[in-house]
Amino acid sequence: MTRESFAGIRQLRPSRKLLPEHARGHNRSLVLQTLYRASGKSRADLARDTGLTRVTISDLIAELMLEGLVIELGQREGEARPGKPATLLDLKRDAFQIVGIDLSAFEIFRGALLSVDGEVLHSAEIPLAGSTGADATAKVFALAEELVAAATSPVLGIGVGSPGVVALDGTVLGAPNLGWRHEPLQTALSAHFDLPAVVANDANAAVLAEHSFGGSEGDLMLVKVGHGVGAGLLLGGSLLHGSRFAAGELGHVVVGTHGGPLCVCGKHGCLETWLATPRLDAALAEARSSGTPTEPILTEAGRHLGIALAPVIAALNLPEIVLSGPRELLDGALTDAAVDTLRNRTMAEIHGELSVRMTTLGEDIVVRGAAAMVLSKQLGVS
Amino acid sequence: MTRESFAGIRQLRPSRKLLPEHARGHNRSLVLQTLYRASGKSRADLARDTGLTRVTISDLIAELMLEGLVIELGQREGEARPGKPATLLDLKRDAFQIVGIDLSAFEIFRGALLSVDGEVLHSAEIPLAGSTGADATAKVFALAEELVAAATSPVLGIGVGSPGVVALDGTVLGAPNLGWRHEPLQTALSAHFDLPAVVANDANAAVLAEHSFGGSEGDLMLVKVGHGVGAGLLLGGSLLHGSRFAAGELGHVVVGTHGGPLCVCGKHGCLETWLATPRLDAALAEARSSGTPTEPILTEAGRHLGIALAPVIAALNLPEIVLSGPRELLDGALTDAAVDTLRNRTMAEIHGELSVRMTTLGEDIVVRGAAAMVLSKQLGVS
DNA sequence: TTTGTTAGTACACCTTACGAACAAACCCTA
DNA sequence: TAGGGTTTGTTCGTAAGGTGTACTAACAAA
Repeated sequence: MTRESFAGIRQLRPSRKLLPEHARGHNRSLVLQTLYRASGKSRADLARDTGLTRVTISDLIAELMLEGLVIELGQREGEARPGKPATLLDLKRDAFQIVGIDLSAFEIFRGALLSVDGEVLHSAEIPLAGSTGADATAKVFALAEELVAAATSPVLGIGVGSPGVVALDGTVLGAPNLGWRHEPLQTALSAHFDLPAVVANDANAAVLAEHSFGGSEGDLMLVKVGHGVGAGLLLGGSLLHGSRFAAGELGHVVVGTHGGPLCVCGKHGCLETWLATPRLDAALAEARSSGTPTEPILTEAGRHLGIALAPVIAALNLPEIVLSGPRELLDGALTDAAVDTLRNRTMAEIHGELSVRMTTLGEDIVVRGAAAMVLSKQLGVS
Repeated sequence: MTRESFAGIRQLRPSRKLLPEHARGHNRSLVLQTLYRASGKSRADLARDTGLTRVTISDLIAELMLEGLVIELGQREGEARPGKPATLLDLKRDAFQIVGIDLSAFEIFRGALLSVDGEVLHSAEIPLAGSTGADATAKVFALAEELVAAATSPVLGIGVGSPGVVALDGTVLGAPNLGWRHEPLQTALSAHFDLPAVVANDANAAVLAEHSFGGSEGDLMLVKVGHGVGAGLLLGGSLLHGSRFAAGELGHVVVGTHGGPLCVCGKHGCLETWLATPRLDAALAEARSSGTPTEPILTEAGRHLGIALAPVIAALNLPEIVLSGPRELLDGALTDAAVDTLRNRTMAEIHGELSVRMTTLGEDIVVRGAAAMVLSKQLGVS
């Protein structure tokens, strides 16, 4: 159990010099962010919101208008106030569109063209048909090609949520289902389309979507249940990657002490054996055919989820858990049992303020998260 | 389970304006940090290490020398090299001393005067004698007074590691054993001594000590076993506080599904019931008096620790766990069982690179962590 | 018409970091 | 011993970023 035993990539120490131009970029993003969240603000409003002076705001806005990112909407109307009427501003929200791609669905790659606000403008998908390795990569490029071609405005960038372990530079270090090992997807996409690209883990993309478009605060865990089980963690507003970029890989944690079903990984009682959709569907089908009630199966699954999450929630003091996956499986007895289990296994100070719920973003959560990654990288907006 | 159900303090959104002077402060800390880790560097060396120019480094060094924080050691000798000989620099390590205080021990407050390098120069302690509330606060002040008086150089600040939940501003929101509720210790200490003060949770202080003085990297969990069980989490080099500053409160997570011993909190099978030292000591004493072997008790404790930690380690992709507490209890069968359990309950990709060990800092870990907090706050050094 | 308020801009100034150029101090070589 | 090369650290001037002050523009209320 030494740390040299794994030939992974070491994260770089981020502490570097800070120049005035970095401050400028930060303040620029601050202005964009403020406008992104609430349009129809004046320069003076922005000054009050950001703490920068009106002069600086004017300077930044002039720069952003020159780049075509911000437009003037005209003068504020309605309320009669003394003083010079304010000139309202907004992001030019149709200046760009974003390509978002989800590689985490079963046997299909899904993609969408999205607005800057994260609305899906156009969807596309391509069946995987068992492709792995270079074939799978080719399908990603084909899907991206179609979506880039469908854009009616310049494309701000291409975001991808991929299963497996993804490094900070967008290299898929390992994705067994797709047969990828050390696949430099982000670099390749960026070079091929001559566009900015971001590749990240699917659950990480999903948690960003929930934060950006689902109204969640900055401390949040998103548990994604599908063919496997994974999670994305947002702590203090920023993604947790983990020392080897494998944070959130909860599927193969053993739950309970009774043994449990055999998992593909060779262990017994992994969280996936209780929660992954193929297992759950099979158990439910069998119950239905034999006439036994189905609810205990969902309750048991939820209970195991709760057992696995309790130490994580306590250790991180997490206020919010969001579930993503088939609503008919997750939303109901399963969630109820998870909540109940969490209540029984954590202090009141922890579970008292805990919110556990389904995502409201549905199946688009990963493509929208991919778009959020592009927004964050290109504009500093989230 | 709504988030409004707890009348806690809400963390502020950190996104604020960034001014050139903030950049200056960052670069200043960068220089201090570089010198702190390796003395005997020249201005040109620092320029190479930080990426700043020699001009900027000279400017920053001049400022730091004016403040008495940095001194010139004279010219580099030894190796014969071409060029003008370098003037070596160092932190003036005896310019300041630091007061560190540990409120987490049983029935005693421990404190120390420390050097900038984190060495204990002088120790002091004061028995708690059952004091709580204002009496306990007074004992903290008395201990601080003694240590400040013992200083032979100006005191850089006072650091305190306190049990319980501590807000970012150093207010102890709740510490049952000391009878504190919303105790503004940091503000009070700072005002009374006219010195900078930092108050944080004891386990958080400990994890910072392990990082600063124990040689750990920036991803680390420190589990502190004493009268209770708590943890400090360092993720990506920065402390995790949690949405209500209760991160690391692992003691009252239920472990196992068999019920287990009754805990003071009313639940059965909390981690503390397996691991806290009073329980362990009692169980061991009983085993010894009845002639039964003691090792199974330690093994069982370690197993429960492993069960509780497995989901956390997997979710965070943590590479390192450090244990702090009585070595005779933790170091041996207990740790071995924990490691074994973790190996059986997580993927090889997770536990393969995991290191689990005792701290090397012993009983001084919290006071040294408190000193590290002062260093970090006042000099930006860690 | 006067007064007071708000929005946005012009201008001078401060801070910060940089690049160019240079002197000092050392090595090595002819 | 003289000179070329190298490294260190400083001086000088410049560019970028942000602020404070003072100004104009535009409005409401009296």
